[in-house]
Amino acid sequence: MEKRNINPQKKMDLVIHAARKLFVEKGYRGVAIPEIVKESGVSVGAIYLHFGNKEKLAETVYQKTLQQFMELFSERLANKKSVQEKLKAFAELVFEITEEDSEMMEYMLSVRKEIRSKLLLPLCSSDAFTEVQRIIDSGVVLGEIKPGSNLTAAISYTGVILRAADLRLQGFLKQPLQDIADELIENAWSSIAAK
Amino acid sequence: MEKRNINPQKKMDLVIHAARKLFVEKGYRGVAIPEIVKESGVSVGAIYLHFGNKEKLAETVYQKTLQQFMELFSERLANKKSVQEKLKAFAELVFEITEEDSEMMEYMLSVRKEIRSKLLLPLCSSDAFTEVQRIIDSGVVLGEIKPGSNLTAAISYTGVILRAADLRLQGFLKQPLQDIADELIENAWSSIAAK
DNA sequence: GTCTATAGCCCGATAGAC
DNA sequence: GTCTATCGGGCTATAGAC
Repeated sequence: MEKRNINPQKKMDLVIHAARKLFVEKGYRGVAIPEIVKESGVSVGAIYLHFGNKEKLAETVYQKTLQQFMELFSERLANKKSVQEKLKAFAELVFEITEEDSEMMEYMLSVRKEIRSKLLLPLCSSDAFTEVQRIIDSGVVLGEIKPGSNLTAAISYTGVILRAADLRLQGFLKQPLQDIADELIENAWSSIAAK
Repeated sequence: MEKRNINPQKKMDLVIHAARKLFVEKGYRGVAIPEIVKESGVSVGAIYLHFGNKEKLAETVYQKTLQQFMELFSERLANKKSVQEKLKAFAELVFEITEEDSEMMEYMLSVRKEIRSKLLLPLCSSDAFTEVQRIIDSGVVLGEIKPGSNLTAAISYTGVILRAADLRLQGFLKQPLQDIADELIENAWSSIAAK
């Protein structure tokens, strides 16, 4: 595959996408650069010129993915008013990504500290999850969510939603998440709602 | 370290324990046999004689860990009568292991399909988790748990509990899980209880 | 800027002494 | 049964032509 004449940024996007796909399948250390070359059609030299080394490529994959999630989440939050609606928007986004871009969700759930880099924070301290925490904090103030540890509430709500996504991706759930989304979102809300 | 004269079974337990510790830290592919040799004090030759190859060692680590969890869970279930009590026993066991043998819980949460073996099922389809499913099924029949998809209920309850364990292990929760256990268990139950 | 070819390293698995 | 030494293979990263 000859990619000499296409936009360099597009080429690196191909590399990032190919790398993420392979990282999900085999883990960071299970993926060799020559495989990324084959999957992306971009040569070894070009990859090293732009990313420096394998670890920095992995960091870029991580940053880009979380950024993408955060953008999608922000869009959906824009027209939501109640706390319950905002949390529902989070859940629905997670379910949609799981069904429509399973590679992205699987990456977000499975990325772990295989890389000893400070730039690679765990998913739970990413912007998207501190945003969920903020929404819940406001819900407690407004009396929509029962008082107690706000962190516990965030754990409970996201726990229900993310475990559903995880089990779906592992093939344990045969139906699309949309089929049981209402029930899951109700359960997640019941776990934290004020009486 | 010279281990010539100790019980061979004890030696292999040392290997399994060392391997699990290292797998948690660096992932299956990130761990080299010489590292396991150094950590366990057992030689390369002895490891290959007993386990055959690295992949079979990893399978043994996996099987032994799930078996250990299942034994602990069965013990705790013995004297529990109500559905709510049985599920609470599951939650408390998860929290205790997280605090007292974090390596074991981290392994259970992080082990993934890095190894292409059919023997290594995902955690969610292990005996321990089908047991939780059975408990919930009986709770629905008894009217203690709200009707609907029983699988959804199992996802919800275990989701809350396992996410708490996960965030604790990632260092996101500064306090021991026991400090917020009551609240978490109440939230998990609220998500599935009949009204 | 982009490519191919390869240096240098480390790993899994085995051979063979004890 | 257990050890150490080593082989063959595959990896990351770089050198150098275009």
